[in-house]
Amino acid sequence: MLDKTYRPAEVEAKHYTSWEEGGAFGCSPDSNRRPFTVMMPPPNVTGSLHMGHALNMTLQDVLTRYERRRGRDALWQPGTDHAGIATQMVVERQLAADGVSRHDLGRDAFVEKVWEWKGESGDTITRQLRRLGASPDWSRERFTMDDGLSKAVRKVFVQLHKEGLIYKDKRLVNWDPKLRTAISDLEVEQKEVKGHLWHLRYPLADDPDRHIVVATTRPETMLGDTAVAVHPDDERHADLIGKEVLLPIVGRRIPIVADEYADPEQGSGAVKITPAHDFNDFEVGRRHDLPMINVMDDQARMNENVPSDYVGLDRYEARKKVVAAFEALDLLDQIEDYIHMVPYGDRGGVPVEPWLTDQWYCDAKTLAKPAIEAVEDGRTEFVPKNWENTYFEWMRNIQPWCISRQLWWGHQIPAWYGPDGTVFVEETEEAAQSAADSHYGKPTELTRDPDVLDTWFSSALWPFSTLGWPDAPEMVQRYYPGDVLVTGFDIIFFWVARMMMMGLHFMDEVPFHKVYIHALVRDAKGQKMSKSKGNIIDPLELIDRFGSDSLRFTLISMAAQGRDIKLSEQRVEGYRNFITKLWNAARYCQMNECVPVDGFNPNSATLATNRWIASSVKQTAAAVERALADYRFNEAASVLYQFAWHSFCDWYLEFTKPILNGDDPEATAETRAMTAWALDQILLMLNPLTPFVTEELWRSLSADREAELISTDWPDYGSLAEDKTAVAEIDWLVRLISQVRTIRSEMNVPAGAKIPLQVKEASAETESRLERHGDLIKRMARLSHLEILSDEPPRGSAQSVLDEATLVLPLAEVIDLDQERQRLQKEIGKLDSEIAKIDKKLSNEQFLAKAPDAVVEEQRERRGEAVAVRDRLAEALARVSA
RNA sequence: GGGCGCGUAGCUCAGCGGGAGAGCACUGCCUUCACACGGCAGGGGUCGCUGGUUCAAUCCCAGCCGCGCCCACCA
Repeated sequence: MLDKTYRPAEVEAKHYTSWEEGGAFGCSPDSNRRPFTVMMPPPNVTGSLHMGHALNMTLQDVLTRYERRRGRDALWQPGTDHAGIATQMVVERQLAADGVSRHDLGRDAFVEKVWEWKGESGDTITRQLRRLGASPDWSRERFTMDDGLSKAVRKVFVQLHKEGLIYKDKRLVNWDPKLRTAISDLEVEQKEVKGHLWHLRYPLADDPDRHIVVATTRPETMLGDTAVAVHPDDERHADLIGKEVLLPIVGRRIPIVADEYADPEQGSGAVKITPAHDFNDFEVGRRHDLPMINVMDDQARMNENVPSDYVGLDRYEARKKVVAAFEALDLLDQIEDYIHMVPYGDRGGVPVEPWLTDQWYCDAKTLAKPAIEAVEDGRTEFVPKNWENTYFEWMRNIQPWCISRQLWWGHQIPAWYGPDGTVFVEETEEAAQSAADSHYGKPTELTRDPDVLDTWFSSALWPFSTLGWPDAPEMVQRYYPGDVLVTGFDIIFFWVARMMMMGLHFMDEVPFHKVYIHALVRDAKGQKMSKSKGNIIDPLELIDRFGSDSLRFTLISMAAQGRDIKLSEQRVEGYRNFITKLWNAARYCQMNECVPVDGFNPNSATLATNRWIASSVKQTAAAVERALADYRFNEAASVLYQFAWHSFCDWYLEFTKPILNGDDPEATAETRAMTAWALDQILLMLNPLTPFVTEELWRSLSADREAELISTDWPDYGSLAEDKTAVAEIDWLVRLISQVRTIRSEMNVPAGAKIPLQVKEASAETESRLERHGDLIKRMARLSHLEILSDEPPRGSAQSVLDEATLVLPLAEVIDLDQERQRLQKEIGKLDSEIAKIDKKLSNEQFLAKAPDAVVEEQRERRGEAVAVRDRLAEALARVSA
């Protein structure tokens, strides 16, 4: 016998182990089943499970479990990401606690330390994924720095380099002075900062009394100015073009150039040009062949290219000093308060510095072209579709991708330099060495490029590198491309776009046919969860308290397309109650000996109630299948919730209680079998969403089942009969019972009081139904007896109306007539306004002419019903009032 | 500045051309032998505003108001 409540902690681990050890998650490359591939977005290896993962993984798990049970050979490919900067920072922080820096250790020892850390904490996230019930093929787990994946990275790098799509270039890059590495455009966040706009006067070199005013938010960069620009059409400065100013403090003569970049509307119309520290100025500098003077070092301190008393100053100290100097020279025109956007590194947390360095770049523009086309012609489709705009927008304006990072943790770039700087890009050191030897004609010592690749470079290869590419062609052949990628919108650029580029370039085919973009999980107030706000909801904690299934079902229910999820604990609690309800329904079935009957055919049922529940299963299954095909997870959850709780528990189990306790052995047997069958269908359909509780019930209810639910086929509901007559009949029954209950409740009939129900103006159909379900109605509506009335009902009756009959409850003893009058009046009022609305429609000639006949007919019918009901209620009101 | 999205019951949100829905919260009744993590019943909404298309608009279109997010930035 099942316990009174479901205790998830006790069964989750048991089933998970059994599934995993039994090989239920494994793909079957040798089978003849059609593959279904989902590539898991690899979480950071040193991370832990947050709510975003929980949602993302749950959705993938639902799809995987569903398709697996529908007969597909499912490969959900798991793994973890080395997360270059993030992981390096964690380890550096740990070292810092002991007062050690990575430079103290040296590169090799440091990387060794990171591997150690990975060994210690690397399984945290995968353990947590197991607790969530995720069912990827763990035997195929990969790590982005595995030998195989590293080999793929080197091969891709070398090939792209040979094709000219990876190259080294000296240009401005976003430099994080805290982490001392280049970062890509995507890793820069613009933040609004209150600052100042300083207006500086630059005296003309040959006419020191004349000045030109330039404005800047960053005065310290003036030490690197190499020009002042004005707009070529700006008459105010026309005579100055070609002249020079004498750069204060520095004493350098720099030209005034004409360039359309200068906006005549802004300030004085003149702008200072610092080509080595500003992206726009860099372009101006290129156009006018200006010198580029780098005035900072890798920590954003002023370098030796500035006057000696500035050397070594931090950029903000230098700023103060520059401003003070201008003030002292009386060259400070004015200072404005100014709110502007400042670029910050998303990891380092300090403003990035545009800095002139040599970096490796990937020609994203060329790679993007086929990736754009693939989405345009639908080979890859985004769900919801509007994310395609976001994708296109970015891809069409894509900039060269800076792929080198000055870090130690990651894939070291496979490039070696000869003594004269000649670069040899090869997959191995040996290959580079022999290339160098033949280049120089003698054995030559090489030094390897110290940089590592952007973490996203290896992630971009994930859809094929994890399959064993460039080896294992049969795996690639079978499981590439993937069916669907499930991910959040925040990594469309970082990851999705780059997988598209790399997949198309190297596999000649898109990496996945669908990209399902889900929402962000926020806290109950709609705020982004963050450590600093302290509003993080820990999925593990929720699993501990409510069970994995409750959390999963909550996330699925809230995963509507196009809106962020506001997660509250209350919600999880509510769905935990649903799990308990399901548990208790199963317990009830068990107590009533409703056990699955081998070979039971639901189509063979004879009782209306049984035919109805079977029909409802069919409808529910169809809705669930449709919802999942469209990635409408919330719809699937809602349909199942509704069916399991309201149709099955609230009505079906109540309807069938008298039968189970009755003395008709055939009816009892049929109902038991049907009850067990219907419960099984609920378990079968709910299983991909809530695998643990359904598995536990599946096993508990029938000990001799050979297979676990996880590997039981999804039933074919197509052959299930849908009995419209039975459905109509039970719907009628539900309405009748509800109406009587409403009257009882509103008339304050004491719960214990059994009253008679009289039915007036019953049609033959109604009489027959009353005949068949009389006992049931009496029981569920708590009636003493039930009779069909031919005379006027007695005074003091409460009345209600069913489409084809009037229900009369003679309540002379207990009824409050005033209350009844009020109730009737209100009902009549509602009906009147509905009738008026329909009348207006029906008197509209346009409507009659243009609306489909079915719609018109429907309106007529609805009016007829409303009028009939209204009349009978009015009659009742008159009698009550008399 | 460009793009995307959202404004529907007290809260969180489904629905998206022809009768306003769910969960939670709330009110009343019920400890009925599966379940009080329960049952039954109920209250509560000019579906942001203004126009337009349509016989018909919460649903389609335009504008406006309010709120988010993303991208790019003018010194």
